[in-house]
Amino acid sequence: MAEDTRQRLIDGALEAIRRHGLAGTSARSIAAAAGVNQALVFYHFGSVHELLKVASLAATRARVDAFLDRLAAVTTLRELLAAGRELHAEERTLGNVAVLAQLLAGAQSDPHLADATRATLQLWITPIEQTLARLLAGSPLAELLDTAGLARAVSAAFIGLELFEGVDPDGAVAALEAVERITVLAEVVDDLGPVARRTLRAKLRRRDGARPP
Amino acid sequence: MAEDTRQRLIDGALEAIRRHGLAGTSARSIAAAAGVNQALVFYHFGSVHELLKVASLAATRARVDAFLDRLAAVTTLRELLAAGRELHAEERTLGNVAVLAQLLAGAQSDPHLADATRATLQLWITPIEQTLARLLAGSPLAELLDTAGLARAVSAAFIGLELFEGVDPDGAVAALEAVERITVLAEVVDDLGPVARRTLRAKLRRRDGARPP
DNA sequence: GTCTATAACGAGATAGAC
DNA sequence: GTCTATCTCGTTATAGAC
Repeated sequence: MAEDTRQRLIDGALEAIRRHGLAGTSARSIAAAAGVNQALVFYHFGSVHELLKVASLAATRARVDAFLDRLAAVTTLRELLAAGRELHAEERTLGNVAVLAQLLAGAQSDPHLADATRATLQLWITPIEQTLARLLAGSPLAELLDTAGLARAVSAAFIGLELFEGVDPDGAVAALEAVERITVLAEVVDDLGPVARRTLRAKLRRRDGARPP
Repeated sequence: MAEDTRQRLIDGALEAIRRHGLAGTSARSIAAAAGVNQALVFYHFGSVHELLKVASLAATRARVDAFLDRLAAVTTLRELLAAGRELHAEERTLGNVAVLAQLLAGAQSDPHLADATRATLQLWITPIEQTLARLLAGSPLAELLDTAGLARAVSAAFIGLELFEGVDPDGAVAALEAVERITVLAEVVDDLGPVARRTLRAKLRRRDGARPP
């Protein structure tokens, strides 16, 4: 079946990247993982490159969709980070962020792959940004933090951590713990009374005086 | 001259990674960038892999050394982040963190390269950790934040941002701005009076009750 | 749609002239 | 130490049988 083979090739491509990295991913290694003939990569997708783009978009779409419900249920920054940790734990076995990281690295010197990778990243960034905006609505933090930039920073940092874990698993765990502790800061500010809020606003005025927003 | 050729190959290797990414870096492309013969890669370093390891360690050592003075002059978290932004700006032209990011991606499926990359990363992590520890000494933040984990998180996030910039330069700038704003949070907590500190400690106790440190 | 066979090429690495 | 020439292998991609 044609559709079946297409799907097997997509799954095979992801499996190959997970196992051998982008460098070790070829039409042959993909076909081997998919259990089909190497020539079918070119029949169905035209090139290895094109298959990788399709596969990364498909895999990320599936993962993001599965994650949207959990994001919708989040009501605090701590819960958001807890969701992030769950995602991290799952990614350790599923490895789709690892695939994204490989493509991101490959995209640095390949404009075509860069377009596809930016689009794939955007699939994560959009819901994260919306969730941040929802959580921060009405909080004194809202006027301090920029949700668009923050969502991108969080996504980039997450990928960096995913790569870091590959070379130093223990260090990555410590890093993740450290990030979690930062959110306690946000909660402290968030929960403090009007005195603290005035202090925060004063700080912001001073800051914005030096460099307008 | 032998030493001269060695150095040219090291520089050529870095140049090749910057220009073509790790995937497009071969003995031939390195030799072309170095202006020497391809066979000399193997004569001087035994393999392309070995040359890459030597080159990344040498380049990072040079960059870290050049950065140590600036880190020593830092006295606040804001200044630390400002130093990070300067580093980021310089890296945009020099591209050594980009090289590190490429190696980190390649290391995911290559244990040998992983060892070298971990060692290279450690060159950044150690001084950052020491700087964080110095800045936070005596602050109420010290008991909240873990400098070892934080230094790793910062390093990983920095590399993630560097990769992100390759596919979305505007988004990366917004992300960096967003991170800077987070440090304002730290300053607020740092500067607040004893009332806020009590609140912070109470939060910590609640947190540590649920999950011991 | 799926296979085998093969063309065309670039890779790592080595032998041997100089 | 540095070069040319070459071996061997894996790669993308295509032609053509089935």
